[in-house]
Amino acid sequence: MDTPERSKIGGTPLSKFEDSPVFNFINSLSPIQPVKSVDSIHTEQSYLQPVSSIFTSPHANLQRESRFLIRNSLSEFSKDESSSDNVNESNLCTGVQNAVSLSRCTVIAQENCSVICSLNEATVDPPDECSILPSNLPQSEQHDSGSPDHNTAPWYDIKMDVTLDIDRAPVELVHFVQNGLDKRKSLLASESEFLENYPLEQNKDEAVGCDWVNLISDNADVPLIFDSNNESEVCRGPIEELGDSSKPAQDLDNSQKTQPDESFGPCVQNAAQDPPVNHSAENGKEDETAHTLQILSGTCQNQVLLSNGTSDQIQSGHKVESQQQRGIRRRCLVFDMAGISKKNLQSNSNQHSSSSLLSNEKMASDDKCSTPGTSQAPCVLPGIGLHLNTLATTSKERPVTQEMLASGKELISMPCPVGPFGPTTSGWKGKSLAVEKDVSPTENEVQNLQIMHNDASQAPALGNGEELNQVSPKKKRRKSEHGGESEACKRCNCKKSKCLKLYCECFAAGVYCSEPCSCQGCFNKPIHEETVLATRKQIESRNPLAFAPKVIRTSETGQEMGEDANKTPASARHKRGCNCKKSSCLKKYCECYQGGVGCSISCRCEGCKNAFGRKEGIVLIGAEEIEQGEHETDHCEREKDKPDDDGQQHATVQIDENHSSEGLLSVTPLQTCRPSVKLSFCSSAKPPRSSTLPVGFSPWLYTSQHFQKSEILPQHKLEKHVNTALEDDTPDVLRCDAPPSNGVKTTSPNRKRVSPPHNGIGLLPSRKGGRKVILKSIPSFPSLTGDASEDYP
DNA sequence: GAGTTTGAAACT
DNA sequence: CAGTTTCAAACTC
Repeated sequence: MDTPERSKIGGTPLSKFEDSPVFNFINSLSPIQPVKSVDSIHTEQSYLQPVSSIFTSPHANLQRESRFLIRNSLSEFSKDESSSDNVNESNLCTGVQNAVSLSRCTVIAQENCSVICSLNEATVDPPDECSILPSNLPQSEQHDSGSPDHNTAPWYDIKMDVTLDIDRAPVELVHFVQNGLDKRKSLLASESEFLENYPLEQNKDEAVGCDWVNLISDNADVPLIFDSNNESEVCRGPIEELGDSSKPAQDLDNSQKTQPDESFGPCVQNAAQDPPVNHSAENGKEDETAHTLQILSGTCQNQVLLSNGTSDQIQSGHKVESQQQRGIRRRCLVFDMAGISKKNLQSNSNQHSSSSLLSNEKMASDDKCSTPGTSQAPCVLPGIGLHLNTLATTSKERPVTQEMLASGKELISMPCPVGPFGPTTSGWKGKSLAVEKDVSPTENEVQNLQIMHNDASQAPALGNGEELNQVSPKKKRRKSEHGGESEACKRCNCKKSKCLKLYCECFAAGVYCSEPCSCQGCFNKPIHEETVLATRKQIESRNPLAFAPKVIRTSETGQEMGEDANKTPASARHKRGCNCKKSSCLKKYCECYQGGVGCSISCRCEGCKNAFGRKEGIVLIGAEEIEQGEHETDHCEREKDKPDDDGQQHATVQIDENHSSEGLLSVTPLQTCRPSVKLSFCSSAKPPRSSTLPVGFSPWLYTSQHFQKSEILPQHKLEKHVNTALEDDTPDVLRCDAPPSNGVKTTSPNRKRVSPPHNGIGLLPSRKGGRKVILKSIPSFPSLTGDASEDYP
């Protein structure tokens, strides 16, 4: 924090470098602050460190993760376009890979740097070549006038314009950027030379370079380009101020200092609850900057989406959202991911190479960004967990959002509420990283993961959405009391559990308790991260699925998500099933009902009247149904156990299903995601297909151990066990991925229920033979297996 | 807002 | 694995 420290890099006084002709030359060339800015950035780390505490909060992590995802998605593009730039930059920082080792803070700083880079690009004389961009860019520059204040408002305007042209102009934009990059390259080259002379500084630069690389990669994408413009503007504010003001180095540093905070802006907000980070310093600027940062982050996400092809809608909406979100985002950074994932899903379903590219890009970026853990794991993982919680909570909002989902506004709404924890702790990170490695195997897998995240996040919401709406007004009141956010966010009222047990909704959702919570003696806070993690591990050791989303959805593919998502909801079901005796599964006491899913075979409920569907199924004759026969068999058994009103149920079930499909289930997209992921892993052996996905994933789940250990599969197994009869296919898939050896615990929490006599085993083959006969009763919900079966001819 | 009901989670 | 207790949400008044 102290200026003196900043002034020196690696013990060498900055002044030395500043005095160097190279430095001057660079400064003269680049409108933006050159090396110095780098130093400042570097120094930012020190500033950031205090902020790092923010990251400890899962929320913050999530955001960051989302960013990384974006990066990843963009990265490939960046490779092509920015690669050249990267080379130069790489020269500056040869240790980019090492950058991974950088603290989270550094990562953030890098992001900031990246912004700067983009600015440089933008600021560079736009090539005349780009007819389209120039119009847009110049505007942005005008806005750039520099004050952070300008950043926000003007920025929107610019962005909007840009977005309009996006579809047409991407290529041109790219050229433009490239041109800018070329100039920049020359600068960099000079810098690199200089650096050679000044090794110490070079180190610093390395860090910066890493950022640059990331930035470049991000910016590289066409969508990024737009963003880059925006970003540039956003960033410019501070930067230009620095440059224009020609403030002393310290001032510059200070101004940049704010940047880190800004970059964290969202995080900070998220963290706001938790930890008072050291933001106090420059609140005014931070607010603005935070704004811009969020916007940037949002833009990045948008960019990803754009890449998918939904650019227009998403961007416009997203931009607006970004600002709106500012206040809102506290926890659920993941939502953005989810939103993205949805789009990815759509793109996947609809498409085309683009999606693949994205996935590839993401993967590549991940690979590139050895930075790692940071980048990828978080990206992928985070979304999942959070969503679960958020889903449930956010579901209310969903009705509104569904359209939004398509448009991309979802993203906005999503982020608001529940915030999740990201893998906050280093431990989590490590895990996440490990996961990355495991996951990395295939790009597709990655996509799937992301999708899952998205789906998961969404799914819960959907499932709950209607229910939530249905929820007693009191709840709404309570939530409303807390504020708009609160509705989406989970909040607990724990008194004895210290919020370290699954009793606590927040904890169960993998989210830290926040302001809205009225818990007592809460340990579920970033401050007690270690405790939380330890407790989590304990619980997971007992029940690996404890933090898994309770509602599992069979996702056939991303398609459901995108188009049919609304219709397919039926596929969702509760992981373990309920055990209701008095509520008739018509109240939120029932987890199935609460999750917006119908009861399934796994349920032990008595007098089930679940409006979303009952165990009993309808007679289905379709091929799918035949496949479902497997489920049915279970159902039949189930029915035997619980004879409800079959006839009525049929009608009700169908209606309900439609219902769910439209309203609730549509939410469940999340569920689909998960399975896809798992499948993806297995995919090598088998083509991806629908599988059972937990609707709401707690951020923790994915982020944490499951991925790392590749335990994910185990979960499936567990789920399988739970759902035993129902999910034949998924088990197979799971099997592929997770050999029994992995078998985390066969003792799933469900075990009680699961053990089922129903099928006893879920022997697929045998069943299939008998399917046709059994068809009578079909679970109201499309069994997970059914979906899977579809995939398998 | 307090009290009751409910069912999951945790414990034995 | 079953039964019991604990817990906090959901619900009612």
